[in-house]
Amino acid sequence: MADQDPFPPHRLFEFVELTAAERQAIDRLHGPVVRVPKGQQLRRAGEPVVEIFFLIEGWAISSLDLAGGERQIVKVHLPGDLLGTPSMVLETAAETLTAITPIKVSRVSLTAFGQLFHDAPRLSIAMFMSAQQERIMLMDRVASLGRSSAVQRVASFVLHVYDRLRVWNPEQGPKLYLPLTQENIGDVTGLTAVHVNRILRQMNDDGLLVHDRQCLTLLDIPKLRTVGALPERRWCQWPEWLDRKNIEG
Amino acid sequence: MADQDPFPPHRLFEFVELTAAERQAIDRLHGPVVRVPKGQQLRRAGEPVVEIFFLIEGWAISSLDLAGGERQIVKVHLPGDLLGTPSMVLETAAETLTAITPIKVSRVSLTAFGQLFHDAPRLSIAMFMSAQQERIMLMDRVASLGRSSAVQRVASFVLHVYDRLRVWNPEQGPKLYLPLTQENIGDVTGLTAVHVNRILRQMNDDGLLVHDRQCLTLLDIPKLRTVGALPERRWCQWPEWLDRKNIEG
DNA sequence: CGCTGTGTTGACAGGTCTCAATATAAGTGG
DNA sequence: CCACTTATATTGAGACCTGTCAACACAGCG
Repeated sequence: MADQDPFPPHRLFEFVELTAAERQAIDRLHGPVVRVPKGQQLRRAGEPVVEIFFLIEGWAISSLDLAGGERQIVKVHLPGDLLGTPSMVLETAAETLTAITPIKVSRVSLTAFGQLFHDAPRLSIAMFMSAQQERIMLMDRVASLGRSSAVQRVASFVLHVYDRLRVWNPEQGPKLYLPLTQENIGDVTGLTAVHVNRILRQMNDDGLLVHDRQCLTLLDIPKLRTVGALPERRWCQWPEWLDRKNIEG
Repeated sequence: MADQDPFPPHRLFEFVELTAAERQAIDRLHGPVVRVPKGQQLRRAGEPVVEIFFLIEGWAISSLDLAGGERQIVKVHLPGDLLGTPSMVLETAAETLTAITPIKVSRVSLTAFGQLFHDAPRLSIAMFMSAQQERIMLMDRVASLGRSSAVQRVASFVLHVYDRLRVWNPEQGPKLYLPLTQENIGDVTGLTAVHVNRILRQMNDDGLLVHDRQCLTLLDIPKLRTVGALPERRWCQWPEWLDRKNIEG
């Protein structure tokens, strides 16, 4: 690797301005960097949970498999995400982790992760906040899947991705790289690939978006928000109810 | 109140065996106990987040409202639940909290909650673990809503409630109190009340369950699990990867 | 160059929704 | 305790959205 700092900003930075010591504590988490080819699984549902993964580069997904063989993608991961954390509370993993582009990850042992709570208490807060954020995003997905049409689901999903990209890249324009096949989008939105195709065409005709190859262009974001029917979430950075005590790291 | 300890076991107890000091720290959270009549909202989506709630008695729901007016219940709360925590990371609340039976709650200020991280670091871990557990349950809901039929959704939902009740009450039999209307069940499963009615009748005819008034009887739990198509989650209590360091409170 | 994955389109079937009406239960006030 | 109102449950007919199956086009990749 040519670059000296190959790690993208960790999601924890979103809530806490980290000190140098805390950044070091996080860096100590990382095991060796592993390259994983597109399509390969990092971990299968049902396997024991011995480690989690930090996504350095590329896109990955967390998915659940139903007994009937159907697949539901529960999260699309971007660089900076921790993969596999929800299953830490389970005896065997709930989600399958799959690379959908070639990716680079670092393995994080659970013991190293657990030590973080000891080494950097303030990071515990950040991890707690990050988990709550994930809950909000899942709640939005639940609402979208349970109570909206195919067009609405696709609209709210692409906005979800767009909003996540903008958190770390304020320059992010309406044109974005989205390495998901139509089948992937179906697995996210609970639709079949065939119907996703029709919906994308329809949204194209309506001037909402264009999805060509792996390039997605949001043509009319305000209209997409209206269609998606979910409010844009405004995350609070460092709530004052945590600040008062000025908890030490 | 006649009883001296009106509080049900807090969800945090599920992951950490709490010390006396930690129990005290939790008890200090509680503001005065408030009774809320059935149907009343504790907090509406869009309002600023100034407090959360500890559910002492009765049933409540967290729901999201879509722009079109549709409602999706994202969580059915039992006594011992903390209500409203996900929105702690937002400027304005995402979920509306509603009592579906007469309930008793205690108000918990965010500042008091934030202090918990300072007073009892080990509780931070428990709160983190609890949040991951919520993520798993939401992921299961996402999979159920996105990739399964009406019968499957109802099956996995009633099993979800059954499993939650059994955590604190191992004696819990297949007959349980479920104060949800068919419209409520529809708001949980993403179906209309009319269709829920038909599905419940069909499941009754198939010998799966009986739902009369507020009493739900699971007639064939193994068959319900097969139909629901989701695995039963086995929560780990106190993972050894946290135990090694023996983090002090 | 052929193979495989992905995208595209059509016809049809099926599950769920909508609308409507009625029955039953629950709650309220006299 | 009864009369009235409201909420909830139940049932039917029809429409609509999405799924299924099938075939084919196109692109990426060996």
